[in-house]
Amino acid sequence: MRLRNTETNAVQPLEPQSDPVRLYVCGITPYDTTHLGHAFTYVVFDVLVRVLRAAGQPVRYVQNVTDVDDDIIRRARELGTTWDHLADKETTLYADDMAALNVLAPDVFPRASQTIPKIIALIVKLEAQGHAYQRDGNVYFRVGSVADYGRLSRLSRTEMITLSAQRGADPDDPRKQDPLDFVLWQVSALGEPRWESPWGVGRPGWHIECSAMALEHLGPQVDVHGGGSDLIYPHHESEIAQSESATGMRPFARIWVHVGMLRYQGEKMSKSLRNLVLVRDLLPRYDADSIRVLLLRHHYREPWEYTPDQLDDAAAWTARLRAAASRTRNGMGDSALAVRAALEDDLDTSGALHVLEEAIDSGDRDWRAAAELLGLELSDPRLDHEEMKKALGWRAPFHNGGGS
RNA sequence: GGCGAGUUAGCCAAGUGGUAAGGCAGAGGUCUGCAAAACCUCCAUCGCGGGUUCGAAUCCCGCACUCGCCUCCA
Repeated sequence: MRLRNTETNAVQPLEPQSDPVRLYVCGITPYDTTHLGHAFTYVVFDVLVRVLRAAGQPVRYVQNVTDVDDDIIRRARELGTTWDHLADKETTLYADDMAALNVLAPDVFPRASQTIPKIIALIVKLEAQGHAYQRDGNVYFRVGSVADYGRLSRLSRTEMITLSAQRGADPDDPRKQDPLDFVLWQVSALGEPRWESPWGVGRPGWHIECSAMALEHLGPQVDVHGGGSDLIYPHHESEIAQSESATGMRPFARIWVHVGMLRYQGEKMSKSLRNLVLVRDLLPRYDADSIRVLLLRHHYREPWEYTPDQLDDAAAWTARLRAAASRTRNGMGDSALAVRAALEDDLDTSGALHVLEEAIDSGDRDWRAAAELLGLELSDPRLDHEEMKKALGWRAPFHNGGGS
């Protein structure tokens, strides 16, 4: 497997190893999911996991849920509910949507709210090392304490400061020593989630939870760290600073994989713009295979624009593939090997689909295993939804009081 | 302003040095009582200008335009 590393901008080999590949993917902030952009990101990593495992490479896949967050608090207030109820509900919906898209569950699916002790311990450590400082119950990461903050996004420190000042970001916060310093821990306002800490009652900042969960579940270094390209700065930049400072080991991630943004109606599909196409609105009309084909027709690094007719197009193509699938045999024929080769070349999914298309045309029948690499079912017998979820490993982990 | 991605037929889209996959739409045809379906055929010289090369959509330089990120967002 070869993958493009955002940090080095080079295609880098992910060599086979006896230990599991440590994969960490930034998950959702559960207050408004799952739109097609989310699906794109997680289907891409699903294919990565499938290809690695099919090659006999064990994988330990961690995907977090950032369920303590300003947006959740705000949205819960708007809806007249509590942050934890909203997060639970949305996380379950997300897991349902992923299962419906035939996305394998991660091995560990940790929530920020259940990682608070680890987060606090990490901040304590950073503070003791001089990488963080406390002011009035808030704790900030001292960006000046690391030499190369900005190396992932390739923004120079000067540029970041200039930008930060231009946007009037936080130079007003007199507690910060540097405008770029970011929050590790903050005082909770009334009605916000709160935990006891050495700095008083508060809640974690945005970036620290990912460092804490990655370190807890995968150790001081990960092989592949993924997420949407909108997370490069500041989120992943800050994760690097926190994690490498705490462990003294670098690089924190050997390969950074970032998935391109999906546009809709001319703009980035995003929760704040409300131009969302939700997976659960598509599923009554399109099967999972068709939706996956739509997504996988695009290379993961490419930003692209969704239009409904593309989905119809993908559905028509998928129908042809399904018709041909009934005549396939299980096995790794030339076509299946070509699909695998395409996927191992920086996840060239559109190339892989092209191989399948040629297989159909030429009458090749030995490509069934290749469809599985892409997570395409291509069969009619649909499992009952709950069975499907169980089979894929999504077990509705967030229901304390029973229910689905 | 910085960084990054992109520009291939009406639309979507593949294609990293040897004279442009595929799909949708469209046109014509086979079949059919008519229609549908199915199948067959037709339909582009690759944003613009230079350069390298025997040869470039593919490499290099410049330009134009589109889009994304820049502490809300996969």
